[in-house]
Amino acid sequence: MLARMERADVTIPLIAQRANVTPSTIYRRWGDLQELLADVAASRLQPETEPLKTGSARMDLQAWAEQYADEMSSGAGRQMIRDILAVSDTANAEKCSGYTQQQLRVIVARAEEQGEAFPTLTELMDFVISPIMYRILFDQVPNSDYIHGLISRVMPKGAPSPETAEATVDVSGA
Amino acid sequence: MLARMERADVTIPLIAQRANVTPSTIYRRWGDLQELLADVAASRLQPETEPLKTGSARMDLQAWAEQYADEMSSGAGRQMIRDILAVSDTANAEKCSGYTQQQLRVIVARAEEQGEAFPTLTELMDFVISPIMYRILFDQVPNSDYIHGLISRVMPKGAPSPETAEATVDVSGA
DNA sequence: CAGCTAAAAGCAAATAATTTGCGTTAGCAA
DNA sequence: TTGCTAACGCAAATTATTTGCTTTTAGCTG
Repeated sequence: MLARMERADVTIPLIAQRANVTPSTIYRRWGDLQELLADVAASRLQPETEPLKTGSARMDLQAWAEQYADEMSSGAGRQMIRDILAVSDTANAEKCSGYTQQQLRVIVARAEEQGEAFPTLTELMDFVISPIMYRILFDQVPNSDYIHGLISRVMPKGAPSPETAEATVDVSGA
Repeated sequence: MLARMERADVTIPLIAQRANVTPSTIYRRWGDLQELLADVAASRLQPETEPLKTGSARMDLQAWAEQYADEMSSGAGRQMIRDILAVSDTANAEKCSGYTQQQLRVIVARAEEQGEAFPTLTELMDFVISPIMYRILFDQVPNSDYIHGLISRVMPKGAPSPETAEATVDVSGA
């Protein structure tokens, strides 16, 4: 697998050999290594499953965002993002953002179905996804507490927090 | 100037020629073109002046953020960001984020001096800079209204908005 | 200042990647 | 079947990259 190789050692002639084609075939289709890697990365970032259902939309969001941050801040994840951003064609970057929105829309829809107060898709992109991605790209990788803080802050006032709900259960259970 | 060339036409042998050195000198210092371009981009992103003083810290922020977004979303700006993110070494990306924080700290300090209620540096990075950068990288470029909205949202409750201040002036002037 | 040393640069040959022209093939429509 | 087109293979030409060795340079030391 190409994935386990050092990135500097991946070359078009090498890829051509593994694919049993001539290098010129690849050069003609993609132009250069970066465009090929960008396409590969974008296809690998396509989500295969819907966000897990945990109980409340808020908890779905918390779990999903943590997994998102983990995947994106791993060595392989960061590399894929860089590959996508490295080329001047923005199609793959937009595709990548589209995948994220698609996932979040599912969670937003669940909240709506259940009448749960919830942020809009735009708010989630701006105040949860964007800070996570910025930190991954320019700063230190975000941890679980940080993500929790982002979500707390973007939740509409008066929306029940997981802690509140838990406390309620505790009281009724006692 | 290399800046006016098509990016695909910039090569190390070419740069070497303009610099009157041998290509091997550049290869030995930087390894490859991407690392060189990343270093160049980072040095060009270093701000030369402090944020403009307009009257209130909030207006300083608004003006500065708009200029930041303009510069970063221009063709040259996006290219520099991509160059910085393309290499696996994160030093330049962190430097770039550091420049931004340094500029914002100046504005935050002004607010504090004047007792103006103001967001923290972290809040500005998370809820103003990050969304702007995410949109530049993955989405459509942010416009002035969008930035204004981000700033309105991050301002502490009760902080006077520019509109309020203006209205006050109008009333007293009438 | 002369001489020493280490780091950086030049030079050129060897290797590797990229581009390109041309011939071949595969799929498809008339 | 024939003709068309798009994609591919092949190989030569070009260009970029790596490397060993030599030369220069800058900073010191005696």
